[in-house]
Amino acid sequence: MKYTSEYQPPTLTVDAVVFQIIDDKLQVLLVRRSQEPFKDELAVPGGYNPQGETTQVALKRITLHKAGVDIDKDLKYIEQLYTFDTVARDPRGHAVSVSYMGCGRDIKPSASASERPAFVPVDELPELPYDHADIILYARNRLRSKLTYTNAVYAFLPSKFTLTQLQQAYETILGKELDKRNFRKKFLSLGLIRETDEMFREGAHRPARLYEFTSKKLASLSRSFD
Amino acid sequence: MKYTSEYQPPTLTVDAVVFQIIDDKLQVLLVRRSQEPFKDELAVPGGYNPQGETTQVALKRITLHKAGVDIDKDLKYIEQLYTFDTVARDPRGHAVSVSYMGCGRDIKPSASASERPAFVPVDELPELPYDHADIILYARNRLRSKLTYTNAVYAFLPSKFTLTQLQQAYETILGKELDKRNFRKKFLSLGLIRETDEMFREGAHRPARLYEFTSKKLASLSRSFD
DNA sequence: TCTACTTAGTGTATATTAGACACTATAAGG
DNA sequence: CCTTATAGTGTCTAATATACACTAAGTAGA
Repeated sequence: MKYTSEYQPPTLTVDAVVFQIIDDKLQVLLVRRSQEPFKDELAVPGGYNPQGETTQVALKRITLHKAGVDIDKDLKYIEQLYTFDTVARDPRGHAVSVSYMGCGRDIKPSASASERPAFVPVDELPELPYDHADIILYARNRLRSKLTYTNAVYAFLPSKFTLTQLQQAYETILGKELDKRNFRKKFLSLGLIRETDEMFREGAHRPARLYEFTSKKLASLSRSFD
Repeated sequence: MKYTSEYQPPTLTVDAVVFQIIDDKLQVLLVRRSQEPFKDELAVPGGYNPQGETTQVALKRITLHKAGVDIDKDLKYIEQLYTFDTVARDPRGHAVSVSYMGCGRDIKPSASASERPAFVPVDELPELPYDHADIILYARNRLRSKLTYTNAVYAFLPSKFTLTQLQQAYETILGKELDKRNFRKKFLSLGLIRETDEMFREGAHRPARLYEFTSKKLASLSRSFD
């Protein structure tokens, strides 16, 4: 295969799986497609990546334009997930999808979006076109494991938060309940967060202390094989 | 961005980081490039991925043709690593590289390869073109962490092996020495391997029992956050 | 003002896992 | 049979994980 005029690359697309927690549910950003194929169906926001544009730049352009979400402002964590490229995944022909996962909080897609964005609970997804269900599943699994060995939860929380909020974020994403005392003991021992002198008051009960992350850089906290 | 004739995708390439252990060193497959750019320099095998061919198929074609390594026969483990796409990585223009990592044992590149393949210890790499040094580093890190939470070592071992060989594979890849008793205790407790009734005899000393993996499917063995 | 309600916050005992550490067993070869 | 080389094994201690239930501190309403 030479790099000559005969060489024709496949279509390159990018797709964004954007998570946030709403109503104690992990929800994913979907758009209603404005064009064929799958016009008017819900799908993960994505689009074409042309020559000269990196996938990150294309992703920012596409999520902003189609879904009204600004990656740099709205997301607190983003990572490349996987490149999906089974020839059959697109009915129009061979299209390679470089997919990303992003996480944030209080994301409100702007009204100027071209494809009517909405957040949908990951456990209540409709049928999705292409291999978007696979991509979301892949992202969920990645997210789950990220929480277990990094401090990536920070992306889902406000800058100051209570330990209960922290625990609820874990429970929502991992999909199981955790013991309050053990969770606190362990998380505090990691040294990733520190208490502030502020309290969170809400409702007719004792107020909760607010904590903050010592760093918002992704940090590893795993115990390894050896 | 519409899907019309104006749309021009970037060049798509695939690259393969192939590891094996030789002489107790982790070594990586390199080829001497037959064409510009970087003609005659050592590089990771890679090439163009045309329309209609999945990256896996392109990878197989390219490693076989250029490096004389058959992915299906020579490698016991392969996974997609990452898609590198900084615009500046290729001097000819925007090229996206979907990179893969593969591992095997006793890989002997066939003489019919077009680009004179050779295995080079990862700690003795020459200057490499493109971002190939980054790609190899990324692959090494991924491999290291894979060993800590999966049974991926099997790719580096013969089907029957001694515990000493198993430990040496770990030591080589992790780059540190492990305690013999603790290593054996822990690995045996995972239930991933079983003893055979065969012994490995070599040299003037006590023979070693041979073990085999109970499964060669990739299995997880991590302890999680919760 | 006191009572009920709701969430915050805390400690201990047990089980499991990790890590440090040194000697005996078994073969070949001279 | 003695030397040499690698195989193979167990115990003690430290660290971590897990199970588990009560008190503290605020609000709201009687």
